[in-house]
Amino acid sequence: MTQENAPAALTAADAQDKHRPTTSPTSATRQLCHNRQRVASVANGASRSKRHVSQNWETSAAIVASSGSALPPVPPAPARWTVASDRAPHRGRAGTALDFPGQTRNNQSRSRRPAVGPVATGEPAEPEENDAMRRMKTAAILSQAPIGEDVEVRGWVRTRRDSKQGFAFVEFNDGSTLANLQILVETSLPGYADWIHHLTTGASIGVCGVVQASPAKGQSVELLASALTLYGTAPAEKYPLQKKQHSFEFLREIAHLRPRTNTFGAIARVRNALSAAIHNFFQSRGFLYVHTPIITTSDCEGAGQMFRVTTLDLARLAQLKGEIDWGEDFFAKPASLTVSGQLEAETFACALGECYTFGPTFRAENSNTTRHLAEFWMVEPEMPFYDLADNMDLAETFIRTILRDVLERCPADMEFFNQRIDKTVLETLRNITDNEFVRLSYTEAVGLLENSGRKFEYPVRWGLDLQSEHERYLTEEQFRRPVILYDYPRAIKPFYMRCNDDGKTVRAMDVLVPRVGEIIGGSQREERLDVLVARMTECGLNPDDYWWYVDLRRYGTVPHAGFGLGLERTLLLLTGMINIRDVIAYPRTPKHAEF
RNA sequence: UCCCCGAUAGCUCAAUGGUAGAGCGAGCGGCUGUUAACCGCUAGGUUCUAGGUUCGAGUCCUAGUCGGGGAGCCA
Repeated sequence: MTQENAPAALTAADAQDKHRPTTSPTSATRQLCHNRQRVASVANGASRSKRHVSQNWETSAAIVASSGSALPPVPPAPARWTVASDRAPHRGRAGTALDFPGQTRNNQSRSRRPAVGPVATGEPAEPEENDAMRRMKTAAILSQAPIGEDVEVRGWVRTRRDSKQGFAFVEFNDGSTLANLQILVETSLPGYADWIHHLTTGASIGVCGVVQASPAKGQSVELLASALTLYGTAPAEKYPLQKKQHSFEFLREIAHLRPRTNTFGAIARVRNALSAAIHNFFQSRGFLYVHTPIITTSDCEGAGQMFRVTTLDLARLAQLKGEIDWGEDFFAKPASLTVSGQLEAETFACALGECYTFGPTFRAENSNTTRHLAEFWMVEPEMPFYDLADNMDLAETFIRTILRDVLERCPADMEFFNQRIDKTVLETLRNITDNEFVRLSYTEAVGLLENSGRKFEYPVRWGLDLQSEHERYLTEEQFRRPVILYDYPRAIKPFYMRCNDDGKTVRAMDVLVPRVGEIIGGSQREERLDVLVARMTECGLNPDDYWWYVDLRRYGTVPHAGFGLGLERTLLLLTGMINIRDVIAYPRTPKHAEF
């Protein structure tokens, strides 16, 4: 925004008049107009209602285009109806199919790229003389409020409210922020009556116009449209998303459309911010980002179902009798999708220092809960010369830092979650970022639970793993904040965890948080060769199968530690969402891999 | 995988074994610098599937499918 364009003293009414486009029929018909109707019809197929759309668009395009071509060239006017048809005359540079009035040089090439369909002419148009329009996202418009500036936005209609006062209000969203941009569409735009009813929930549009102060409550600025392009319609009688709240169960069935809702847009932005915060945390501390393999022939936990990866013909194998010859398979031995990158990450940590992995992980367990996915994302840092205390320190700092970063970066989305999803989520998160975690040994926790006077459904006894109800009691009732439990019985933990001198426990640690439960699992690793080999045998594993992992203890072994953080569980904590299937784009769970 | 609950209009849900209903959404009209708008009218149903009981089943019984909650496995 510039001082010349928008004097601070200008009233809302003044601004509106000053920037109101020329709307007389004469000037309107002078606009060179292009029809994007083919874009719409390509995207929509050929149902009855869609044909209806096409007819209207062709009609309005034909009228305006013929008028425009019959008149002598005029300077670009503020109001122009941009539609493009492959049948419409393309005259001069303004006739280029995707020409928008007033594009800046900076984003010219990008703006002229067709979104869909065959309408591009390949003839890039030169920017016009008084080209002042620039492409902007809603987030920038709302935060910068560039009053008086000509801008262009592209996105989707959320709702429309018609007024008989000569305009309609279009709620517009381009995903850049939770808030919608209110667009004022005046009935004086060419062909208004023919196309306004196509601006329904879900329709994709581009709008050029001037940013102006809004005279009504609800928004500080709005966009007064001077030109509008319809990319694709979304017939209201068919489009599944309505101008109302939908249940998460229903939205899960249309997961390809749910990013268009407030909740799932906010989740996507928070997930993005969380991922960035995770990388920032490690990168700023000198951790190395390591890409560990997705396909593996080792079983990290020595337990748990894995997804088999094979190129063998399963249909043929099913008819054959006898043993499967794995030598015939792609890797010449059984291979699976990884359940953890930890073992591979250890090899890098024991060479290059602190490192971390961040990628998808797969578990073929038949889990049907709100906290389990068959495919999920996990962050696994691994640090040489760290003991369990160092590990717990890092995990605590890590969680508090990434939560704080997301709170800072996504205030609007987080406020939305607090208002509409879980009214306690902000309080819970601040409680986590502002307070130290409780640290409790497993033995202490068992004693505490035994003496709580509380009746649990499952027994509490040293040597048994803690149940969900026990963990929830600790985090939600006893301490009301995250709890790190450590030094678990060795019998209930995997082979790679370092054995304590008591002979009964291992240097494991779980970070438990209210409502979600275990969000981090980690340990100090067993770095002593003889102890590790003995433990593998004890767990029923053949050390020869892990020869490369055991080699780390043969050559220059070091004490080291690490942990794994479930990304989706962190998102549950962050957003207040209940079901883990709603914080990942396309959840994979037993019997479900649609999309 | 186990336990419990559910499936009725596009969505969310009502409906003693006896003619299928509402709100929201949609269409049409009215009103309005509107904003979860408001007011009126209209359309919209193989009551998840397959059997069974009954004069009669959305309702009762059996099996299956799908969804939700809890548990286990774990991140």
